[in-house]
Amino acid sequence: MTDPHDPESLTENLSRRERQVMDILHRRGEATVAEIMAELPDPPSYSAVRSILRILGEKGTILFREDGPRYVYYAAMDGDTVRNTALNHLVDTYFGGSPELAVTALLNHSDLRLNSRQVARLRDLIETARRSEGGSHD
Amino acid sequence: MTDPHDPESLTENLSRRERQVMDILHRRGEATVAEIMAELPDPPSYSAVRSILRILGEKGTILFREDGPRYVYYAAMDGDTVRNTALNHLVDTYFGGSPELAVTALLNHSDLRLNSRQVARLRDLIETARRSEGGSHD
DNA sequence: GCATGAATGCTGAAATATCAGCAAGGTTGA
DNA sequence: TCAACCTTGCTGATATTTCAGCATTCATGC
Repeated sequence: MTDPHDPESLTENLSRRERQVMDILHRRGEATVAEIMAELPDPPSYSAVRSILRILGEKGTILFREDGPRYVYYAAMDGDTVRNTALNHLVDTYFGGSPELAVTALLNHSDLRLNSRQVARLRDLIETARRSEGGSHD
Repeated sequence: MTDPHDPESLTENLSRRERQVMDILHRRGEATVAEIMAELPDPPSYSAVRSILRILGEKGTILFREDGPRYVYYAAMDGDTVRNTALNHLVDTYFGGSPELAVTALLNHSDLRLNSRQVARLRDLIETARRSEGGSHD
């Protein structure tokens, strides 16, 4: 058994359907059974979706609140942790552990449309990063 | 059945172990059965690993070449496509479809240590992006 | 109140993934 | 040549995932 407290192994130990459901919840923030079912590829029955949600609940991966007569499900992990975990995994797996390469790929991405404000913001971020981190010198 | 030609659905329709194996292959570029087994969490038997590799081969997800007496496995999809698919999925799922937010998160990442050359490179990339894309104006 | 519709709780079956054992072939080094 | 070792090919058992049906509960509207 891998460490049950490691967020990485927590997201790594999901079945295919479970991961698909988690992706939907991360994308939407929260969702009802019907909404999840509608977004699932090759949608299974209502009961099947609920079965997966029950298992995810038992694993502690999701929580739910009541909204009138129905449940609204959402990821148990907070957004920042989720995003950092996902970023770490992506950088490690596809970019040899180099965040710089990942940033470069994102900036080269054809879908990327930066407006002037965003460019300015990125410039600030880079400056801040260079100063505060006191980065290594080439 | 989802579209078997969509790289997204191709990587989405993997079981847990299959995904773990693919992550290893993406990280290492290529690997033998023994190497994969060594990196797998809660390593199963040699035979189990080969069974998963056989299924991945049948799905067309991986290929192999012969290296003397053994096989060396690698992802069938080319690196650029793999990385772009992973980036798209990450941005869509965790950053509301905004590459800018993903870049920001990467730049804020505590592990990020930019040296002056990398900062300069990012500046160039941003300038290029602004000019060539003629981005939207705020 | 009462009917209707939609949701849940529960159960068990079908499909798939996961895994290990064993025979066979090829490589290596003495 | 021969033995030791590592590999693959194949097969079937076990575990987990995936799924649907049914009874029950609850909100809603007439």
